[in-house]
Amino acid sequence: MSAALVPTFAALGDPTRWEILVTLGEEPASASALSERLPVSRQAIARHLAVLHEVGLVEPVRVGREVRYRALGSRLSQTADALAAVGAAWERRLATIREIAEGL
Amino acid sequence: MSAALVPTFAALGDPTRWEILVTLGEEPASASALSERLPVSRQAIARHLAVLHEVGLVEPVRVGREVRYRALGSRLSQTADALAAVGAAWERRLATIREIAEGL
DNA sequence: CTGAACTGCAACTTTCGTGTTGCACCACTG
DNA sequence: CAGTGGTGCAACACGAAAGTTGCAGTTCAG
Repeated sequence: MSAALVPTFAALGDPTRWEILVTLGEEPASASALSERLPVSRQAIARHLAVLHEVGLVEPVRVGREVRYRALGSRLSQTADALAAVGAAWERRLATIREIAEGL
Repeated sequence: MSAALVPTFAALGDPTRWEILVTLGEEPASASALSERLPVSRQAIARHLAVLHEVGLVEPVRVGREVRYRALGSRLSQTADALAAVGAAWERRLATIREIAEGL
């Protein structure tokens, strides 16, 4: 469960990939279209899209001879929920430790 | 705002760093103590802790001659909220596009 | 005061990721 | 049926990150 989060964070941790995601969040686009907006080659973007697809943050849709990608907000929200759960667990744990410390 | 998220994701994207965080989430510990639990040298862990501290996911606490680190769940929850907001925006955007498409 | 434990800094190696260029293949257009 | 625009794969270069070892500096214990 939480172990599967790491590759997702690694995918989100690259600035170029984040820009791609933000752009796709506004409107679905192909790798070629993205390469005209961003200062990177099409092949580099295609590779980024493959990484994003592996962790389920993006989905390819064939439209004629081009492949458009759209950002999956649901997957992002799901990741956010998992993160929030972990954060809450840490805070709870810390609160318990404090109670024990005060009890001494 | 969201741009500052990227370094945080990069920090969370490393498996070793994630293990460190999980361990600290259970109980605060020093770099030396962590190096005995994890299969990495103390210096490597110290460097990871510095990275985690830079993005505010961890906090150092001096206890005598040792420096213990504790995981900050609040920072994690904050990141989760920002993520959820972005995900919701994408879904909303996509819903709008669909409405327009249906309207044609 | 001697020693042990913990931390911090530095140099070095090695692996991995990002980005590039080049070429081949496929699908739509005229 | 050419030709163009889009995609995919492969090889290569470069820089950053992760890990290691070694050494110096501190602070607590005996």
